[in-house]
Amino acid sequence: MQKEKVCSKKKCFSPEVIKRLSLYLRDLKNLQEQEVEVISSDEITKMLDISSAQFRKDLSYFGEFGKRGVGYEVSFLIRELEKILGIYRWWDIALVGVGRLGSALLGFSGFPQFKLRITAAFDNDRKKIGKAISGVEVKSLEEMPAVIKKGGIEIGMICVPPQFAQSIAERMVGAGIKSILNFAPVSIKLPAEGIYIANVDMACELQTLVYFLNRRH
Amino acid sequence: MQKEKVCSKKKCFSPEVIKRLSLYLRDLKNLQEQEVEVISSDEITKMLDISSAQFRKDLSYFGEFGKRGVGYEVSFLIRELEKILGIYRWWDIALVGVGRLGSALLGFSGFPQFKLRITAAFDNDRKKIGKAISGVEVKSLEEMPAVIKKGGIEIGMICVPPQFAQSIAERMVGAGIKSILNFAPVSIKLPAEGIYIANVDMACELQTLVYFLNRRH
DNA sequence: GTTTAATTGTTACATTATTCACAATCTATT
DNA sequence: AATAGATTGTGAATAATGTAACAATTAAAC
Ligand SMILES: NC(=O)c1ccc[n+]([C@@H]2O[C@H](COP(=O)([O-])OP(=O)(O)OC[C@H]3O[C@@H](n4cnc5c(N)ncnc54)[C@H](O)[C@@H]3O)[C@@H](O)[C@H]2O)c1
Ligand SMILES: NC(=O)c1ccc[n+]([C@@H]2O[C@H](COP(=O)([O-])OP(=O)(O)OC[C@H]3O[C@@H](n4cnc5c(N)ncnc54)[C@H](O)[C@@H]3O)[C@@H](O)[C@H]2O)c1
Repeated sequence: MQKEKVCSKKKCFSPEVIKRLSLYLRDLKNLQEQEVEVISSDEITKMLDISSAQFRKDLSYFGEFGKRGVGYEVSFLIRELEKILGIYRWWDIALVGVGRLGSALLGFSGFPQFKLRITAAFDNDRKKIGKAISGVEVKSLEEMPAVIKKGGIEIGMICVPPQFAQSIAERMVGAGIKSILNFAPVSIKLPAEGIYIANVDMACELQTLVYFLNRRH
Repeated sequence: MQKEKVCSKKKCFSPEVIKRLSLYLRDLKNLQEQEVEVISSDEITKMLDISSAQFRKDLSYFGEFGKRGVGYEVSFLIRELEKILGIYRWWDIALVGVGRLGSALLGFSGFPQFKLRITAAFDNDRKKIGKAISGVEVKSLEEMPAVIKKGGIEIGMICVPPQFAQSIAERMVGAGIKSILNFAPVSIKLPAEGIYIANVDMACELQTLVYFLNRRH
């Protein structure tokens, strides 16, 4: 993800704020399932590793959502966060690389809750093209531009081996994709201005754990 | 990951430094494959979205690894980073939840490069127990404590549905696990002091992309 | 209706992280 | 061996981020 500041009606803030907001939303939804109706900033941040002041400040960039002396009404705050984050309509995703990880993501049940859905999947393996995985038909790369344009798809997911990731990113952007979640462990050069790219590198995450394990002694 | 500062011989720094070091290492290895022998801080950081000063400062917490006027010898820097990050021996991982994501991770080829390997996998589904996935035999949860203790495994990966994640985390720690990479989209309360936990929440990553997509207009 | 206890929203402050800027050092060239 | 050009390593300056503290507000108790 790029690091530039971001501005709302109220002030400028870092993209980290958005990541935390979506964590709050996730936990609020879990609370709602447990039929919690009102929660204080103190209680909700106990679960996360975040201070209650941080929580209140994050929200303050967008408005006032709590009641002093009382706390936050869970269902109201969920609705407001959904508005802030843009969860008022479905966001379609195009996935490239229907291998082990790509297939897992196609079957991931955590997306719909946030109005995210993978509606198109592409691969260059003839054996996979035409098959449906979790209800999504795998198409050839040649069909990608048309499908992305027709569906107005703006989000792409890269699940191809690292050596192909850069070229797939470029083809995605060429087809109209505006933001990319990349799972291949390589740095991708943004092929155009105004394209957002976020990377998930699992080995790097583990590396950090290893470092801390290692220095305990 | 916890946010506490960390100290080396030289100074204190944030855990973010470690995450960046492992990104540098990843890209250095790619450069090595392309037979690049020497690289400057300017060049290597062009690929990543990081300033060259940041790169040099990150390294400076651990020593001097470059040659002024010249740059960094790729193979030497790789070896030094590996030492810093603890990649001098194999780190074994125990995975719980051999479903779609768990199976993908078992087959992930990006781990060995960093001396990470999943050596044990557990599930509570009778149909899965006994089968081997990517060469790792799936065992029952009951066997977990013994296997983790016998193998001296210190890293755990949680790939079970969210509602079971907390209890699996507790059982892992009970069995001797010291750090956890959690893929379930829930906040896990650390069951003991000195346990490191890192979370990968893919929906949250996408959420951030959606926010930025949404506010372009 | 006043008091009390709770909890927000926000300003001021403290801490942390990043960038700047340049002396130090290296290599190649003349 | 002196000079020029490149690039590191790092303390100081700047910017960003997080925390603390408290006035403002609410609801419930009396
Ligand atoms: N498996 C995991 O758990 C895991 C974890 C983290 C990261 N990753 C990364 O995700 C990517 C995919 O990993 P995987 O384990 O699913 O690999 P995989 O080999 O199982 O799947 C890769 C898929 O991409 C397809 N493909 C290859 N080149 C292509 C191209 N040019 N265009 C379109 N499709 C193409 C292949 O046909 C295959 O279906 C890799 O970059 C890997 O490093 C995987
Ligand atoms: N599929 C994905 O791409 C994806 C992406 C991000 C996060 N996740 C998260 O990863 C986790 C697993 O997702 P999945 O799609 O692989 O689900 P899945 O249903 O395919 O697999 C879950 C596995 O966990 C096992 N399991 C369930 N309860 C267990 C228990 N108490 N002890 C041991 N094993 C147990 C099941 O038998 C199954 O094999 C979920 O929390 C999910 O939200 C998945």
